[in-house]
Amino acid sequence: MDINNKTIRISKPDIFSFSECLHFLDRGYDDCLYTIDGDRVFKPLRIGDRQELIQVKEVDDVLEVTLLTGGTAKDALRIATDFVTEWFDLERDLQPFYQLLNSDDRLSWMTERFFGLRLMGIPDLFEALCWCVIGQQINLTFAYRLKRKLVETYGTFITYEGRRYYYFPEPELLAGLTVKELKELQFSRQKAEYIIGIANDFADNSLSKKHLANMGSKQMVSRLMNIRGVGEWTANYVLMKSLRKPDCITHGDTGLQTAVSSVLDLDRKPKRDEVETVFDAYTGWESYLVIYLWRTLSQ
DNA sequence: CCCCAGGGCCATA
DNA sequence: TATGGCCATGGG
Repeated sequence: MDINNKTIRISKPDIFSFSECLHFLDRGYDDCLYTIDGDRVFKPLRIGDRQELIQVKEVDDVLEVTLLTGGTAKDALRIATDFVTEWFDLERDLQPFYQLLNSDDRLSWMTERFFGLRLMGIPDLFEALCWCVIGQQINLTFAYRLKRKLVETYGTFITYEGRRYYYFPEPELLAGLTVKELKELQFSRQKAEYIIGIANDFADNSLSKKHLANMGSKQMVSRLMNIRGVGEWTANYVLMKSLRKPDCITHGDTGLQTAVSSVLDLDRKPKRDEVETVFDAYTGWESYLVIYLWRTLSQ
């Protein structure tokens, strides 16, 4: 329902908590691609060829999406709303997942403690892949710092009320960088090569989200793992966060292993098949279980 | 000083 | 197919 030409209100799904979603976005790291201010979040968004800034906040029992900038395009507000719907995964009915959790002795506590947490996505596939490469093997504090350097050096921004809001750099720009330039931002040589390679794939249109979305699951995984710098962990992370596939397990993930170790009450890193036993009953909801297990790491 | 962080590539056997 | 070194940096 359109309440004016700048703001639209969208209804929330049954199992939804805005504050749980914001907690994920603001769990102690300093993400440079959105800004949390109390009970609202600002997100810069490209709409058509324009750079806009949107705001999302909870008002009574609805979510309010506001286009803070120009937004002259007729369908700008609809595009912004579609983005928020995808970002917060609003169209998924979590009831079946909660039923599985509730019948799981080890994990049923999550449905109250983390009630309404949604799989916060990274709709931009290029950004998602770059973020994976950046985050590989290093601690998240350093990973967010690396991302910020990349974004603030090569990204564009919009200024609103005296503050800058950055957009992730365009692949065409990153494709032209040298390894040396990225190493100056403290990227390792491998990370620099991977980022530039992925940027080239997008710049010459040999890879796109639309292209990938038309494939079957196995084909998606093999196409992704064909990219230098993309292994099993990254492929699954990207399919979960960008393509919204429900059945992904980020094998090899140290955070997931820490969480599973705690669930199984082990004093060591779980083996692959031990991780899988936790997921056995969650066919079709593996991605959400990963999200909820990660959530246990940031109390 | 050590080890390891929300991995993946490459050389070697 | 399996294993080990390597990468960059910072926090414990």
